[in-house]
Amino acid sequence: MIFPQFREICEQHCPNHSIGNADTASNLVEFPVKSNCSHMRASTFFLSTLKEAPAEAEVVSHQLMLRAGLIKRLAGGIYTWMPMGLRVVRKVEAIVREEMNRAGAVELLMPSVQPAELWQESGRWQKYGPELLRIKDRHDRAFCIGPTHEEVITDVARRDLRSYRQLPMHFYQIQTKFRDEIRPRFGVMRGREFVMKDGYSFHASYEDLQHEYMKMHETYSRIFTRLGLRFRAVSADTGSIGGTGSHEFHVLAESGEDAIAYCPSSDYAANIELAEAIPTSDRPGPGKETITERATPGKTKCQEVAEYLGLPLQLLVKSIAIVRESNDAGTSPEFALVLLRGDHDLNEIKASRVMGPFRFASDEEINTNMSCKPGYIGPARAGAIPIFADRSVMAMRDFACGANKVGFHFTGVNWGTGDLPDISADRIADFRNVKSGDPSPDGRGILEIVRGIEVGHIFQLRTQYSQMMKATFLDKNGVAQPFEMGCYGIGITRIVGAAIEQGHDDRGIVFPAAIAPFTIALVPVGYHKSDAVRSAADSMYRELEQCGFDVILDDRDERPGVMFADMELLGIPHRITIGERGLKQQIVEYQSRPDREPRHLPVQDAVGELRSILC
RNA sequence: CGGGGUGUAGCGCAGCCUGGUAGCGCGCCUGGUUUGGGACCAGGAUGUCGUAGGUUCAAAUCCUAUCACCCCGACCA
Repeated sequence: MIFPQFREICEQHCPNHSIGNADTASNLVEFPVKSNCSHMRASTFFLSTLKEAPAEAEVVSHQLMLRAGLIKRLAGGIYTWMPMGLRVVRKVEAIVREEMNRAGAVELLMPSVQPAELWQESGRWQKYGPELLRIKDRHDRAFCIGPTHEEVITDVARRDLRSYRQLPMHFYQIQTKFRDEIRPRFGVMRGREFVMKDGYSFHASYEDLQHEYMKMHETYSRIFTRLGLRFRAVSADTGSIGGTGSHEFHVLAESGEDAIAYCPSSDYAANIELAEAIPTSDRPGPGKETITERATPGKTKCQEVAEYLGLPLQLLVKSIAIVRESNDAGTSPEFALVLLRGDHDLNEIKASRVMGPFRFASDEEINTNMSCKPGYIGPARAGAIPIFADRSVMAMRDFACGANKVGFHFTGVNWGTGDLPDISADRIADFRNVKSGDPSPDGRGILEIVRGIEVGHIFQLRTQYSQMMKATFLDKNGVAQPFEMGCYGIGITRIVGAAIEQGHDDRGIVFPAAIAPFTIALVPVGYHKSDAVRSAADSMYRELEQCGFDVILDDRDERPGVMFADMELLGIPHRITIGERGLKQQIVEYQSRPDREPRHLPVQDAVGELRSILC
């Protein structure tokens, strides 16, 4: 039986469908009702644009995504991908999937709810903090919502990979993860729920793992290149694993949460947290000045003190009061000072590597231990307080620091004096972030700092999980060996935000063509008034579709300004405007997204011209 | 966690200080006029003022609690 109304609906909405094959009931399944039509008319798709950005959005990508109706917030850090936004996500996924498959990885899909037992086995049930969302089922059994899938995939491997003959094997999935972030922000870039591609490879040897790692480095570079993003692969070596252990892929953007140190004259690039600050000079000769107490009323920041005393910032020492946490060995919390040069910043990761876990001391603790307020504390005449110092501080002489007396600083302070005895070598280390102008750790130039958004991370896990979870295979000699493992992640949904952060102007989003929700916007002016415009628009639409372009026909009964503004806000890279005025001269207008000046194309060549522009 | 801020129509906001029962812009609906860069005119719909309690003749407004969201967290800017 045929439903005639379907045909009517379809004819109404789909100017280019063929109705011939719908004449028999057997073809009903294939009947091209609206949901089966790939083509898109704005009047029947879903657009929801806003002139003003909701107040919750802080960064430009978040504001634009909300304004363009790509996402809607459901709860903190949790968003619905609206139809237009989903199209972008799907395009990112498609490229990632294609390249992963090309590289020989095999897709699977793991559950997002995972039993606690697996996490207890790997030890992460305890180690993972409150970021891990733990839940219980009706039988009071513990589960978590997976923030990552090492445990599950290792379980898969231990069950199904038994022989070296099955190796190497690389599984990946594109799946929704949940991490209960302390402070979700920036919309989709730091959400709690997000879509990620995560892959895990299993190898019989470390050499083989390294091959796969290199291949993934290349694959990721291909992916981000295809996505049309300006990116940089940076070393994120943790040191504990060594070698080429870990790389992050960052999309370069001003608003990025991470700072990247790179050397323009070599290929060195590293997350600032890991880039070593090379000491520039040795221990200085003896100081020329003697310690002097100077009044610095109300001046608590290095910058203020330096200006007030008329000293360069590099001659100040900042003292950061910290408390070393008690550890498993049973040591009690210890109050200490960490010294940095006035123009340097503390690197918490480097610091905790030297002195273990620590936190910043409260004002109270500072008062208890030093009888002083923050802003005026310092290492000189500080009694028995343990002192740690960045290497660059040890190269200073005749410097200034807090006098441990509210409203006063010392000048002319020197190491190795009665006022400030030398400290032992194990308390001198690299404690600071590198800054622009520092020498590159590879000795081949000067570092510069750029900001980036981490969108990919590749990591050599080695046998960490396979050993913990007893995941082994039999080698050639029939001996059980733990798998060498690698893991490789790409933040699918974060990429959408990052791409917008990198591509936007005062009119809205400027999507890279590869991930724009549509490639071409067809904007007819007077579609509902002029037969000439409508038939020209419909036939061009049909032709463009047949060429395989992702085209949206804006057939809404709106004023041209509204349609132009919406298509620009959405970041559609190419636009064809068809109007009665142009048709009289047999022309249409073509304009690409960032440009402001249209080009005239003859109506009959327009599609051909577009093909040569786009292909 | 600690500190600060904000919750009023779908979105952006005013009203709160000095209690008297809710308003503006955008959007939405109807009719008309418009139609190449977010139109105009006329009419219209929409709120348990985040929630719960309290004070009061009377609470968006004052008090208490609570929830949600946003921002900040070092001798960082």
